[in-house]
Amino acid sequence: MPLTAVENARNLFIRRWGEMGASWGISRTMAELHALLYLSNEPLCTDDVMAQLSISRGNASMNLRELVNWGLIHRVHRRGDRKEYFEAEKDVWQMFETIIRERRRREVLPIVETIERCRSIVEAEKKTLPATLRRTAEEDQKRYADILEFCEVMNSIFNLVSRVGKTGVRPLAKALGKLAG
Amino acid sequence: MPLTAVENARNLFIRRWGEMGASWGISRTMAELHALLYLSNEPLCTDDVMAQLSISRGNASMNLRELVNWGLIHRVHRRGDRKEYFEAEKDVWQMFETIIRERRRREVLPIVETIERCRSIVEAEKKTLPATLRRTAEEDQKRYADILEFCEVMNSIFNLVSRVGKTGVRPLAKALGKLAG
DNA sequence: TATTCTATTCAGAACCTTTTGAAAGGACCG
DNA sequence: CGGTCCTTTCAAAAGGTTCTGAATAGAATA
Repeated sequence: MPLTAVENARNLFIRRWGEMGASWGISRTMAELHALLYLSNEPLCTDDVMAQLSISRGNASMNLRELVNWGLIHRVHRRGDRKEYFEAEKDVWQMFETIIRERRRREVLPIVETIERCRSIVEAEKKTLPATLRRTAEEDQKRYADILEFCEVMNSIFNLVSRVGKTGVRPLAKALGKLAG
Repeated sequence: MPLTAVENARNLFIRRWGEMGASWGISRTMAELHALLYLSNEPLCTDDVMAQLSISRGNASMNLRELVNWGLIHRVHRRGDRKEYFEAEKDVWQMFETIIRERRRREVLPIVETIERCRSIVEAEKKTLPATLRRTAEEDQKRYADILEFCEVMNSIFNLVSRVGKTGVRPLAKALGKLAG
């Protein structure tokens, strides 16, 4: 049975979403699964996704769990059916907020902590250093501080964007436009 | 010879930066190289980075080239020295702009193109479809449109932020504080 | 031109991630 | 209970990515 155009388009999207995920450090399959569920009008069960993506049960199970951990999909139960179904968050802005929040927690916080530690390590030694080396120490501290400041500003931008949410993004963009002159 | 605290801090930072890069889809070594050059006060040559990161010549060469392609470091030549030296962009906002611009070109544009294609594939078939299937087609189109809209808004936010960023971070942060109330 | 110094390339090795499938676990049902 | 249905786990295999180092190329010097 030939695929309909709608199905063809879905497959196209799923594959590209998978590729994009891969280049952003998310496993291809996990991203494809997410795309599949994002497009699907009703919740799908493990067997559905196994069939649609041609992957094994174990693979499906693990990646579905991981997506649940990320908060991008959730489990759905149906009366009189033992199977578990999965449904994706469909609001793109909510999706974005979830992704950023998770990545911040997993990947940004560790580097921020490390940089703060680096600063204080250098700070501690600085006093004991002769003038030439002290100069280097201060330059390093400046570099660390620059990244920390960047992180803080990005953080407020993200908080602001997520607070105003999907309804308010356009007004926000306008406000920023005014600031930018 | 024992490492100074400044050197210890550098190594700490370099390793973490590498890990972070890895989880964002950039090879660990490339990110470490970038961190090393970001911290370094003067340009380094291939042998310097080989020694400091304990990597092979080929590895150093390839990753340095890749960083040059990204626009995150540039080649520096010295009179009377055949070696090539490399120097990193030190302005964090400039760095950010470069990274986003490149990722947009490499990873966002392809998915945007694909989604536009998906939309028109569905659009073309929609007319020939009976009412029930047409409903599905329209829902799919909505999903595609939502992502495209998101990309457009993010795009303008990025443009504005990077415009403001160049002239100075502090005014932006202050303004955001006011907006956030 | 031959020599020296440096940069690049790339096949194979090493390493890391992802996937499979079978076994174990757990929940519900009769 | 024992059987059925579904999920999870995990060791081994497959598949991918990154790294090495020796060969190659190129460019400046003598």
